[in-house]
Amino acid sequence: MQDLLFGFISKYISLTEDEKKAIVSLDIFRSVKKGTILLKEGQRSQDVYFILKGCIRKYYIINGEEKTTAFFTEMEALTPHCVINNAPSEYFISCVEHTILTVGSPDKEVEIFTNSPKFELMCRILSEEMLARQQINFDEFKTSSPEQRYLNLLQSRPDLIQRVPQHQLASFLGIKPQSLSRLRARIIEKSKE
Amino acid sequence: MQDLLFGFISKYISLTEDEKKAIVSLDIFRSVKKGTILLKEGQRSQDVYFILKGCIRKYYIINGEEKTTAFFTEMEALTPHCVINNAPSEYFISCVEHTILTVGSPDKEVEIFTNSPKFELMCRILSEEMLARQQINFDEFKTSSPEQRYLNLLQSRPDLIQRVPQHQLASFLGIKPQSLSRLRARIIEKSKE
DNA sequence: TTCATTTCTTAACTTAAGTGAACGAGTTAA
DNA sequence: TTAACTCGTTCACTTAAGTTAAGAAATGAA
Repeated sequence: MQDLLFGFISKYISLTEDEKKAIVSLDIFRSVKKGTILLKEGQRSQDVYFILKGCIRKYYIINGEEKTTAFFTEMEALTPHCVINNAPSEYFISCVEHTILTVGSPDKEVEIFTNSPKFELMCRILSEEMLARQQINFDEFKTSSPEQRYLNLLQSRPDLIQRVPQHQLASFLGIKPQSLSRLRARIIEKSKE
Repeated sequence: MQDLLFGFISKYISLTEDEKKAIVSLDIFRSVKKGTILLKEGQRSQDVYFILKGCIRKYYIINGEEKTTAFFTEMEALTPHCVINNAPSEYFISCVEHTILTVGSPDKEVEIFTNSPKFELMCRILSEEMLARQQINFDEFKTSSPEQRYLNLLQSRPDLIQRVPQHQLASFLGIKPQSLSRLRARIIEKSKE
């Protein structure tokens, strides 16, 4: 399990065996079962996550309705907003599947950063990369229709469509579950022609 | 003009006079007139921007149609995607107004980073902050209707509605200019009741 | 100024998403 | 096994956005 993490890190910086041991000794690996809520609205959690295996989901409850805005899967990181601005969380995070992840905290990060500045470099590059990818995703979302978004998702993250319930996918695509059903039927109808 | 930049930086790290001089000597300040295109689709520019005064706009041309996806104004930074993945740009960046900005490059950044590690810290915090804000914006966009998005923008960035043409605002909101006109008329109609 | 272009609005019509309701399939709990 | 619930789909109806076209107002250039 740890090898997944170190394999990922090795794409950015190289660690000595001592550094690896130091990380393992932080005891950050967690195994969480399906349905577990990692973060609730209103909480001021300090936990940041990195998914090794599985899938977690971020959602808001607006007017009693769940609005799913993101899924995080293997080798993806999530720093909840409440960690950054130290305010109560506006959203929930729960496990779509049984998930193995690391749980970090700003304290632990600072500890690592001061001991080896390589991490600062990796984290800067990582968040710049994530920011850039996020902007591209946002742009694609803005410039396409729900149907295009669905077809796009089918290309870019086909696994999601299998592992996630339709109604969660729907709000992820910015529409209602009924519209997603209809849209899918429309696509199948078109492909028959 | 430089004071704007140093005032911004001072919110994150403190610079010595020598460091300030070093930055000024990099000759990164530019004054660009309205309509100037800073980045064209297909270009592999290495320029990163920080707006001191004015407004720039990011847009795609999809099927011959301009799709504006972002505006950057005072004290906002933009690292185009092509700088990060070193691939041809998929979008354009142009000046909405006469704009004063700094133009950096990864080379210059590395030079600064190696001379003072404080900058690495600032840039990591900055991009983490931007990532978090970007995610919140994306969430708001996904979970609201075009009308809500417009009302939201009216609250959060009222200046944009004044300084940017309607048809650019429309595609920024993910709709057509005609729909924005209609939507505005609808809001005024409602407020009369 | 005058002519052309851009920008914004309005209108009529089409298309697709939202809404509320109903149904069957599958799951869970009593 | 039955009852309650969730989930996905379908349907009829409503609402809003897309499309096409036209025209008024503002802007810019010759």
